[in-house]
Amino acid sequence: MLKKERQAYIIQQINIHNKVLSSDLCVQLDVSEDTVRRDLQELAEEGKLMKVHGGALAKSFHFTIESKQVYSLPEKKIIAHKALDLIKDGMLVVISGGTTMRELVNMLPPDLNATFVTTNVPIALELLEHPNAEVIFLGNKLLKSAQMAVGAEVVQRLGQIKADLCLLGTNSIDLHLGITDLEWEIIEVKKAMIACAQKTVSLAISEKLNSSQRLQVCPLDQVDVLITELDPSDEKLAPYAKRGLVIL
Amino acid sequence: MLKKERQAYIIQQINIHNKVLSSDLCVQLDVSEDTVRRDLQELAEEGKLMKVHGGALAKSFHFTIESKQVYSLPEKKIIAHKALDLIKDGMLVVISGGTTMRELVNMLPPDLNATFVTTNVPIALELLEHPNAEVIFLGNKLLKSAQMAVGAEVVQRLGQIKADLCLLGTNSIDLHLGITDLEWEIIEVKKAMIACAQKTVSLAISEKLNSSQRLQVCPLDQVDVLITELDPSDEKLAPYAKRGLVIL
DNA sequence: AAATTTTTTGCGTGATTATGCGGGAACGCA
DNA sequence: TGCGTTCCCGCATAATCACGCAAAAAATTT
Repeated sequence: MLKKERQAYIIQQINIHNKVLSSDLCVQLDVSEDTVRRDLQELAEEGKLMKVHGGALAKSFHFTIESKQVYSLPEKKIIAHKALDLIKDGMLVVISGGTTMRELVNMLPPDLNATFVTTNVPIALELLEHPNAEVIFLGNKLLKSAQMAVGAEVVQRLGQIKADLCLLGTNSIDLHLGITDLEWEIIEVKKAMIACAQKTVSLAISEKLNSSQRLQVCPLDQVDVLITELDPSDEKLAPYAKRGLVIL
Repeated sequence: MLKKERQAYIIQQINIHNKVLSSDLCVQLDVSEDTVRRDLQELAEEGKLMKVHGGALAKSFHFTIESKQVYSLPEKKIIAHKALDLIKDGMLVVISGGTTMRELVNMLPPDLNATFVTTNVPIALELLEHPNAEVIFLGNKLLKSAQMAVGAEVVQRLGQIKADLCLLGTNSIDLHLGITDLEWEIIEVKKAMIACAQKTVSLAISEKLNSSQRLQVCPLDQVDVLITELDPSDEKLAPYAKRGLVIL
């Protein structure tokens, strides 16, 4: 087997699997590890792949996301924009946290006249910038990790509210497990938010579809609307539509 | 599974869920906790995430408030620094708003173990950055101009609290009129804050000495400590000392 | 075709890296 | 305060890498 052939094979494998292991290659190609390593090194110098300890990765395997800017901001803008249509003058809207929500709040039309209820500190601050929105913060003990108020007090006061809309930033949504999250205290609050609203909207970037975490917030049938950055006709969303959710 | 793959997976999870637990990751990735911890440490050093006890958080999750140009910042730093000595481990501290308070919260020693009660949104957000402080936000309707919660609900709940210390950002303080302010709803809350604390501390830059506004928060004899950027022996402060206030 | 040069390859050795484990310190929660 | 978890440190192990060298293969020249 010629050197060029070997390297072509390696590239091919990279294209198929996005990665190769030196140990695999030296078996498949029946050459020593050194040879494989030398090949990988050459290909890396030619910029055709990215060499790492133990093998190589496709060059597209770049995950250098600048952490300063919000992850997937364009997607989140799309989602936020779709959600705007649901908010009408005079509504009482319960709103959770997350960067998608911040985008949404940012885009609220200045002449909108609605009341927002939240337990999330950054969202509250953002809402305060809006000229007309009335903001109600249900406070209590604040949870550091989520920058939001949690606890029985909050749940109880949510119970006294009759909201038109619940906008739920969603960490994980799954066909079988519904919406799930990580921390018990957050779950409690989100449950209460859903319970007090006539209509529940889940906002999630498509990456979060079909993923789950430890604790269930609510089953899928308690969610009325699902908003992602995808086109509503996208096949990834079909199973959710079949379960009766309105897809935007 | 290659190391880089693992790290990419971790980054992806962080971006999707805003947080990861070491314990979850080591199951999902089928490696030891040490390996996960080492990965997290590396990624943290590269600034791609923020490591915390038990896992990691997305870096963008921490919203530091845009630090606008603060008026008279050096003076406010001096004041804040003096006030630090009053806060001791285990205390329950009621704290109002304002840029001086923001400075104060910023300077809190990281190992301080105290509970803070506030109704002011930016202060709450700043307090959340502190590693040990417990933060209680008394929420209700938010007043846009002051970015704080106001109303009967807040006043009532303040009444249920027995605080050790009340730190009061002060707009105007005068020998005869005591502390005064502009808006009725703010007055209400400040009154309640003073009433619930054993000891009231007024923080004011010297500019605000001997000035007054329309509505009285409290007479001077309800204030225990006055902190300005001036030397305690400064003659401008002598009349206040004579009225029984402790000057710092 | 033989000789020579160049390239490629495999191997040995020692360095480097990655990972898991044990024990003690530190932390966080009740 | 105690208890369980998480963290940190050093070490052992194994995999991977890097370098030099010499044999083999291929290419080139004579």
